[in-house]
Amino acid sequence: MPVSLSKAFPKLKGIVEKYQDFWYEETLPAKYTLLQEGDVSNTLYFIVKGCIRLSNNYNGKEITIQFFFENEFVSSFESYLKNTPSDFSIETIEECQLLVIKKENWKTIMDQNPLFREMFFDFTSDRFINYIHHFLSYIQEKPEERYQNLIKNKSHILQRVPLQYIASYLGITTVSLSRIRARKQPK
Amino acid sequence: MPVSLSKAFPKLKGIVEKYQDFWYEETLPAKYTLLQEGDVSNTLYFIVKGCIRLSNNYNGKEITIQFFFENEFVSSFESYLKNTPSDFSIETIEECQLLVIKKENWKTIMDQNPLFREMFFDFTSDRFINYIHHFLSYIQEKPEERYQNLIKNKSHILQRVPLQYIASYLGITTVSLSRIRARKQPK
DNA sequence: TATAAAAATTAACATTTGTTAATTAAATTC
DNA sequence: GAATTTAATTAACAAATGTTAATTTTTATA
Repeated sequence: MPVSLSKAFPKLKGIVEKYQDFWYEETLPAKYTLLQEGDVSNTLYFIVKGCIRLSNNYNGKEITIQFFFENEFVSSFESYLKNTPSDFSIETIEECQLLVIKKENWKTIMDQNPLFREMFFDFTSDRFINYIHHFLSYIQEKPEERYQNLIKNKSHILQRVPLQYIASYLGITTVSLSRIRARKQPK
Repeated sequence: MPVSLSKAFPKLKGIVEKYQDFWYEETLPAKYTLLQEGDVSNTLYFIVKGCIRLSNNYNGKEITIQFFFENEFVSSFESYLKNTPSDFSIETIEECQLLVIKKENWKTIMDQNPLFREMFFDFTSDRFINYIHHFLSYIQEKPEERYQNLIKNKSHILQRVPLQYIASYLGITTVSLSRIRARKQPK
């Protein structure tokens, strides 16, 4: 049991302990693909340490949709919940220490444990709301404003994530991001 | 009980009949605001007849996020579920015939009726997946491609919805939409 | 540590959208 | 049905991003 878990996520800690055999730990190197776009997801990850991105490839262009950090669940949810081919790939950015659970075991816990059900529902609805806000920022703001807001509100992303992923997250090219950075931080 | 409901949504029909007192019907004119951005949503609508849009206002710019038609539930879900001020307004486009249920009654049914719970969960996850795809189209495609795809895949929207709303749905100005239309459908 | 590979920046030009304003078309209402 | 309002289109110019390519910087690794 990772030490950090008990501090960060006491609820989950209890559940992992109770259903010990259902969970396992995994340490994976940077740039490791956890799920390939097009495959059906049957694994749910919880990040103990590290940083992960969820991306989509369209005509050879890879776009990062979301970043995940410590104490977050990661999965391609629509694929995980509906058994459909995933629209997204999931890849580690840094070396990651993960708690892993397979879908069958997850289902068992979901059926048996109202606390976990509640926690998971909270988590997915937060994720949904996250999506909504990210989406709104896309349609409300210009790339440059999105970058400024990233600095203001999500500087942890800027500190840990390579600029190429940030550019695609902002919906622009690395070239354009460089220009914005040069423009707004003179000297 | 609206006649069309039994055909289109037999599941819901049973539930509406069983919990008759919880639901009421409403007929509202075009351009009627069902929910004002900033207010907390406590109403869930089901469209029997008509067409509704969900929008967001940012610095005076109104952006349409989604359209809803017959046999769909409509609400500002994050507000409805979390009791937070809504990021969106909800407004009729045409005259609408609606089935309405207030949150307290909705909660009662959710608690008592697994069938409704399942139906509602299916509905919200479909809505989530919808969002994801709409979002992906935003970051993958140019406005012009989005318009072409709208013609190809969602022509019912084009037929029923004024172009100003479609422009904002595509993330562009009406001027730009006019240009695209002039460009791609010569003569 | 030197070498190679990958990432980030800069430059020049093309393309597209935004903006403002004028014009035409369509819908509303008195 | 005439008058008024709203919606859609067109035009001209400004502004921002995309594209391609070259250059510099950083990171990885032999």
